Amino acid sequence: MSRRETLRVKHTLQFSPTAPFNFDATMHKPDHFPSTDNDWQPGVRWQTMLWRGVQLGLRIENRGTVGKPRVRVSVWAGRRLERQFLDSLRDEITYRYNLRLDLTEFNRRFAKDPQLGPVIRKWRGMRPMSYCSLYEGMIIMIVLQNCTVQRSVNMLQALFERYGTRLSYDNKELHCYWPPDTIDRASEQELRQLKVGYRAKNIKRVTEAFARGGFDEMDLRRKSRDEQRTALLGLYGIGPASVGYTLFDGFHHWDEFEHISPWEQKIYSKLFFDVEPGAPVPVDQLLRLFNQRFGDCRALAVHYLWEDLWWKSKNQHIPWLEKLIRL
DNA sequence: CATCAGGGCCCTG
DNA sequence: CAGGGCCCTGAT
Repeated sequence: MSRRETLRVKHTLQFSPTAPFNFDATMHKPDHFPSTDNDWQPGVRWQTMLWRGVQLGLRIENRGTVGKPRVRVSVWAGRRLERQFLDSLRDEITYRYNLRLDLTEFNRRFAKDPQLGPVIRKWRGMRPMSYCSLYEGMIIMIVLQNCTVQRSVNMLQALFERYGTRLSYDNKELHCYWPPDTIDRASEQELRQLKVGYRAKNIKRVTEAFARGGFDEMDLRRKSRDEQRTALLGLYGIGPASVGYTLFDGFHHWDEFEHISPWEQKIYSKLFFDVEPGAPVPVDQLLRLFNQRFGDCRALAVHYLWEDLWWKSKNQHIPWLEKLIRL
C-alpha cells in the first residue's frame, strides 16, 4: 500500500552553528525509539521531512568540530527546489536542531556543579532537538502512551507503511510522514486494523485538528507558553505528559518541568538520590530539587543528565535502568 | 494456558 | 479528584 519514490534532485545547505556544538549528541538521542524516518551513524544523520507539502530526504553531516562547527545538509527532492523554499527549509532546520542556541551562559553557570559540570564537559555543545513537525510529534506522543517501546515501534511502522511514502535517496530507504489530510480521509476502523487500539480515535481527532481545525504550529510558536499549553491540552488524547515533552522539545522552553511520569520518577530517584526504584522519591520533591539547583535551566540541565545516562546504557549494561524502560 | 499491568488520557460519579 | 476502561503485548 505504501508508495515509493526515488529522489533524484540534490541541493546543498551549509550551516555554521553557534559554538560549542556537539554534532552527534544533538543529532542522535539514544532515548528516542528507533523509527524508519531516520538513521544515524557518527557524523551523519539521515532524516526524511515533509516540508510545505514536499517530501525531502536529508543527509545531515558533520563538517566541523565542537569549537568550529560546520554542518552540511544535502537535500534530495523529486524536483528542483526554488530559492525561497530552501530559505524556509534552512530556517526550519535551524529551529528544529537548535543550531543558533547559545550555551555559553549555561556552561559557565553549571561548570562547578559536582554532578552536572562533568556531564556538560563530556557532552559540550549538545542541544535538545526535535526532528519532526508538531503534528508528527503528536502522533509520536499518542503511540508512546501506555505501552512498551516495541509496541510503539510497531504502531508507528504500521502507520508509515499504510500512509507514508518510502523515499530512496543517498543509498537509503526511509519512510516519510503523511500529510494530515491523508489520515483525515481514512476511517477509524481502518486505523484500528494497524493495531493502534483505542488510539485510533485519538489519532483521528488530532489529525482533524491539523487538517481542518486550523491548528497551526507556526502560529503557536509565536504565542506564550500558557497559550501553547492550553492549545495542546485541547487536542483530544494529548495530556500533561505529552504536553510537557512537547513544550520542551518542540517549543524550546528550557525550564518546562511540571510533570514526571512514574517510570521517569524511578529513574530520577536513582539518579539524584541513589534510592532504589521500589521506593521512589515523591514527584514534588524531585521538582523542587530541579528548581533549586538548576532554576530556569532545569529542563535543559536534566536533559544533559538524562542523555548521558542513555548514552552510557547504549555502551554498557545498566541493569536497573533496563528493568525500568520496558523494551 | 490465563491473567494482568503498563513510557496516559478521557470520562464519569 | 479518584478510579475505571481502553487495545495490545509481554511478563509471570
